[in-house]
Amino acid sequence: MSIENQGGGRSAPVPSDMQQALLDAALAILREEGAPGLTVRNVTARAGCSTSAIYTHFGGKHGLVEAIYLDGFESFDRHVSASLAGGLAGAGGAYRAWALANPTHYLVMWGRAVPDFAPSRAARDRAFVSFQLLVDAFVGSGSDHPVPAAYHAWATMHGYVMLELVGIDLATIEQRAAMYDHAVAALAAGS
Amino acid sequence: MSIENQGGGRSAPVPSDMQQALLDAALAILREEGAPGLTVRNVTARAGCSTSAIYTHFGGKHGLVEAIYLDGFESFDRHVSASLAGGLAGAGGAYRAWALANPTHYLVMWGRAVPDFAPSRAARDRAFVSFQLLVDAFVGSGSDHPVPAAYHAWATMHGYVMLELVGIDLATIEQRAAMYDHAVAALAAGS
DNA sequence: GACATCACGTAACTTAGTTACGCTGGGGAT
DNA sequence: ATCCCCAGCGTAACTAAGTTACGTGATGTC
Repeated sequence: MSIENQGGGRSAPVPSDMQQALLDAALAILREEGAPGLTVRNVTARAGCSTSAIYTHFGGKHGLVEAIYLDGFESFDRHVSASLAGGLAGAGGAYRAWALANPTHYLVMWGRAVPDFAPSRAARDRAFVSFQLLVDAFVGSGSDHPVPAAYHAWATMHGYVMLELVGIDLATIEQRAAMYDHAVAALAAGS
Repeated sequence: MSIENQGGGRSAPVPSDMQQALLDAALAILREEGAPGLTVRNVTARAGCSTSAIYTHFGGKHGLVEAIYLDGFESFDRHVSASLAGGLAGAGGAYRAWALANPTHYLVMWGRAVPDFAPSRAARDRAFVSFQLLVDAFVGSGSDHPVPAAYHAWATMHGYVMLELVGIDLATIEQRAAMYDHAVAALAAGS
């Protein structure tokens, strides 16, 4: 899945240290400065290399953002899956919690927060894996129509979270949490 | 509400022709080329003037995008209000229809589609006007708790529409339309 | 041991947002 | 009527940022 091989042995498709360092730097910048800080020069300076490293390892800024995009789904899945023990309501809570803890990351994945970036077909397909997790959860809960139920649940949670993240302050954070939990409970009960 | 006065009489706070021409050019570019085409040089070239006009009339690209943002809510409100005669389901249908007809405009308003742009406090407050329309509609339909109901409805519709606009193809367009209509019907019935 | 390949740095190119500055033309004040 | 002010506009330059060209050194292969 890595874009380029290690400098040394050509047999191991292992992400190089440099590649990982760049991704880590990019994620840190995303957390600390937000999407506007995510420039090629900024990332490479933080990783302690020149700008060309972005091109050797990711093919350009676009590739780096795509790696961020994919990494987001990995992290997201881990957190939500870990909360599936708490049933659908637990997963729903984990969904919003991850988004609020990683607002910029979430917006990169869903909101076109990086200029001119749109995920490739392959990257968008990665979202399908996360969707499948949700479908499985509905299957496990005995839903009659798990796919539409999962789609509805995702759309609803996504809508709530996006309204919060873009800062449309139609309610206080306590009210938003309560309304979200109420909506998730309804989804879990099978609205 | 205009940023600058007309060139002549200093008493009339009327948007100048130039200002309107710039906004029209920007909206046309957004429709035809999408957000990446929305550059200062591109807009001013289309309007037939120099780049400095953006700064005299809007204070910069940020101000232009904010005007686009506000214009979006005006257009949106007109379309949705006109469909309120068809009840909540009619308004819900109009919501998705507007978004699909103006995908880039919708993403500018909700998805951070323009680099570094985030609406000002005043601009975000404009969204509250649109929200109030939805609250009024729920009041008219005899809802017990119109504000949470309106918030839930908005979040749900927004979530469905955003999933469609970012191109997560978890379903065909017919399936998406059917699921959306089903969800809106449930909202109208008072889920 | 010579060659090919890859990672990386340096530096330049291009695009795009912004600013400095000068010109111009229409009102209002004198 | 004349002068002054100033807002709108164009030209051109500045700066930031994505990208590319090119050279170099290390590493693994034949």
